[in-house]
Amino acid sequence: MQIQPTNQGIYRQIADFGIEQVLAGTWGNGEKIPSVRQLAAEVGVNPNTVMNAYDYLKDLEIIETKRGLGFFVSSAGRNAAVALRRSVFIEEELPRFKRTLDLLGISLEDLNQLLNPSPKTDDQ
Amino acid sequence: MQIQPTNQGIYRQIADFGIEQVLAGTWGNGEKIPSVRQLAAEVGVNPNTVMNAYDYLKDLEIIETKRGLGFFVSSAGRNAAVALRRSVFIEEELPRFKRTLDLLGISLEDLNQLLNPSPKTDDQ
Amino acid sequence: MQIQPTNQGIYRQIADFGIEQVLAGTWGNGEKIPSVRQLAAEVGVNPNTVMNAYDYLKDLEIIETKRGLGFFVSSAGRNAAVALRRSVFIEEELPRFKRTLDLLGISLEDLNQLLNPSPKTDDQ
Amino acid sequence: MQIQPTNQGIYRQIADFGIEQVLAGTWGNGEKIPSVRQLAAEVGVNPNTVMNAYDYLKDLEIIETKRGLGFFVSSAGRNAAVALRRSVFIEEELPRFKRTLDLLGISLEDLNQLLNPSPKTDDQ
DNA sequence: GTGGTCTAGACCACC
DNA sequence: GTGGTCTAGACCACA
Repeated sequence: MQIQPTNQGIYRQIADFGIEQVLAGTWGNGEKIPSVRQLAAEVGVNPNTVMNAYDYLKDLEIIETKRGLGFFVSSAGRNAAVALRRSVFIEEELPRFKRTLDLLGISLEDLNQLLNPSPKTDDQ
Repeated sequence: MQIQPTNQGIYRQIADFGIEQVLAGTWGNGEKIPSVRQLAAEVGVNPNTVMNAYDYLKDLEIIETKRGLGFFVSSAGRNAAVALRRSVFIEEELPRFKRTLDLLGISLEDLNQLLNPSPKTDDQ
Repeated sequence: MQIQPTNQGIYRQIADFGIEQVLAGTWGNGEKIPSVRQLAAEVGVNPNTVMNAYDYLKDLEIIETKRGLGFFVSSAGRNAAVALRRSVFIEEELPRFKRTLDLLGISLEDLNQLLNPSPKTDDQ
Repeated sequence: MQIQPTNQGIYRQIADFGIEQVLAGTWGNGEKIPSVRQLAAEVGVNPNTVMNAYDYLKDLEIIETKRGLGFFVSSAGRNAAVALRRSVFIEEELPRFKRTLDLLGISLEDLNQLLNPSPKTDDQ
């Protein structure tokens, strides 16, 4: 087995946080996102770390920079974020999820029932 | 947002590893599991830490101890492990999973299709 | 016969001491108990050992922990302690006690008289 | 609180064992008891330790020595043992026992019922 | 301050 | 060998 001492880099956690905001629409397409210094202060980390995270998101074409103005969600930012997240979801999370279902003996029928928000439970 | 510096203790990770083994059947009911010192050496960790993990699993009645002989999966060890794992799955993982589905715009129908091995999908 | 070199662990003696305090009401339900370091210093023992004892009492649901604040007797702590103590009393101490009565030729009548404060014995 | 590192001397444990034998009649009045070397071998202890224990019992006039023959329970050995044990019982054990009854909320009626060997339980 | 965890190294009891 | 316990000292997270 493998021990995880620090999980993953803090900049990666911040980047994931950014992706979450874009997916949830908190950071809308084309909108300005918090400045490096501002987010660094909120999270309580070094501005360089946030810069690192923003660079990462820029490479993914989720956000873009406008010199002198700051960082903005790119015009197709949400699409990019969804595509990225989706591939991670399907290639990594879903297989693990499926394996868990098997180990716990939860069938697809069970799962659908668990995911349905009580289709006719508190009817009358 | 919250930064996670080190996450959970090593002993907890080892305990989770043990639960995985029991769930997967690698450590079968009633079977002997690696000795404290042996697993500690493999993982590269202090024996006390493994002892801590095994203590934890003993409290959960997943494993039991026989002085001078070693630790063994208890007779109903797998049941206990499934029950435990199931509750965290339903209470923690499933809600997060559901939220991800929403963010990515994956419907229950999509999900069922993704989870099915290939039940006549791309046939003609 | 069997020789007992050291008997039970120190942590166990400390735990028993804790149970005594709860039974006697010195540590009341919901009240804070001595910190790990403090009790360790008083007893002249390593803090880890007291931690071990408190862990043990936590498993028995006699005490509980509030991070950063300390350990507290749980709301039903005394009940748990009484239940625990009672079972060892009945299953272990009482049979030994009974055997002693037999060996010494003390009848139940004698015993009742010995246990009664003085219900009119040497009156008159 | 007080930590007990070794409980009490081994010789004391052996002496108590001897008293038990006399009380139970395993070592009858006037009978020869195991030789120092023999008991030492059985218990797995240094002969000096057993000698120490026998000396102690001789002081209590429970056993006596006959040069060249060995140790014997004295003619009134059992009486002496009962008297000794009784005083310990009444002065030390009984008060502690009574205190336990109080702490656990066990009344004299409860106790008598617990001590009675099912007076009419499996009647017919 | 509090608990919580980890390490390094030691000694004991059981088999 | 095995588990079980203890010490000394360290660092972290929470409040």
